[in-house]
Amino acid sequence: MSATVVTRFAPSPTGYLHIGGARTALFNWLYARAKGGKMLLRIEDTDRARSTEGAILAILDGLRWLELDWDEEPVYQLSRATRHREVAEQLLAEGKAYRCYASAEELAAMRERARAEGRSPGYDGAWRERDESEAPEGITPVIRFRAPHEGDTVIEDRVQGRVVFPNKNLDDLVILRSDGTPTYNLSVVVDDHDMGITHIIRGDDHLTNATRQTQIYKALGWETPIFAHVPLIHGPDGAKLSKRHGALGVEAYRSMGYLPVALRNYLVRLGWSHGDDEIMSTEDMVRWFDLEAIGRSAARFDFAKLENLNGHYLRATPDAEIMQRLKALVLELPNGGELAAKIGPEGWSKLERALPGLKDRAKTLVEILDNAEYLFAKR
RNA sequence: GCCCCCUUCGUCUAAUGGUCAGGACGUCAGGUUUUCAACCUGAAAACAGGGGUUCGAUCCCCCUAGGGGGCACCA
Repeated sequence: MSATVVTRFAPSPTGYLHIGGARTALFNWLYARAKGGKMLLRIEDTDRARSTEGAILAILDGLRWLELDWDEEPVYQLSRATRHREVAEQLLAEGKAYRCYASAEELAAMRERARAEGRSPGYDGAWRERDESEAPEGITPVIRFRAPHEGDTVIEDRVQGRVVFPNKNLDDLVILRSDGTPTYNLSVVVDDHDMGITHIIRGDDHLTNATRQTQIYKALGWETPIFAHVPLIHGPDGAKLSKRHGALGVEAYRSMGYLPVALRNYLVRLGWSHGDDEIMSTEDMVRWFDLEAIGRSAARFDFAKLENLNGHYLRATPDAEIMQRLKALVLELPNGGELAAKIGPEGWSKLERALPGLKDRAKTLVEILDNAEYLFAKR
């Protein structure tokens, strides 16, 4: 029996769907589709303070615009907190986790000391063996995972290859906070396991998390999924993508007049390639995509290439679809209402007639609109 | 500071223990076009540096440099 591939895209709703997240979603989607599997969606909303309803909507909206569909209902991580706590209690009962009564001040001092001694600024494991009868008054304990301190944790990553982490560099992480809520690394492991995820494809900023998660999987006696940590996207200057580069939400790209096909084609070629193929249909991508061909170095975001691709797809897209997209786009432009009024039904039909010529000249939908300005001019 | 990852034209990348190191975007020069765009043709443009291994290294190993990621009761 061949195991069905189940991937997942698991954004935290603390902002829009940014371009890196979009690529991660695309890779998960492609892999699932390529293997005839499923892609699930999980909203990691356990950070109550930063998660917003608006962000959830923006992310779902962004995925829909990119035409990346998911299977089944999205899972909201927050709703699974009880289950997460149960697993933490189970680990505690089995001696694979322990209560830690260290205060915030103690932890700060500990970090200070570790840094001074040139070690990783992690928890020193003081409560690992200490008896709870020594617990100080007035401290509600957290539950820490009893991580192995000897040997190595090895990740057999489909993109990064074999990555070895010495266990001595990994401390006993908190899995359940003093308020009884689970932390990220526990929730992720429990959810990925319960959701039957077979392949975890995500940004390589999670590579070290993969080691802690692997340790938790082992402690629980669960099979670890296959990991694939893809490099992050950088800005044109090689620095981490930030707002002044392209770390905009996908809706910003929509507003700039890019087509979803073009963005998908651009994104898939960032870090992944198939010989000399540059322009490829979604069917081609699904047919050709595979994890091993993903490169290991970060790629810089290049608007010029995106524009070129967009121009290509603009020319290849039927006029009717372009018209539809233009009409939708107008409404979300800064001066949208004004412009829509100015164009009017008459303007739209003029534009439609002029479209074949306009399409060839433009790189984006916005440019088509700009170049069509003369059609709407009041005499 | 400690741990992990990365390094081929400006950018995205391909390939190979022996190649003129290939393609795409961008750039430049022509062609076509009333103009612009599109399109066509051509050009410049890369193996980070240093040691090895080898008859021979861009490719294998080590070191250095540079870049990135991680080291929370964030995800």
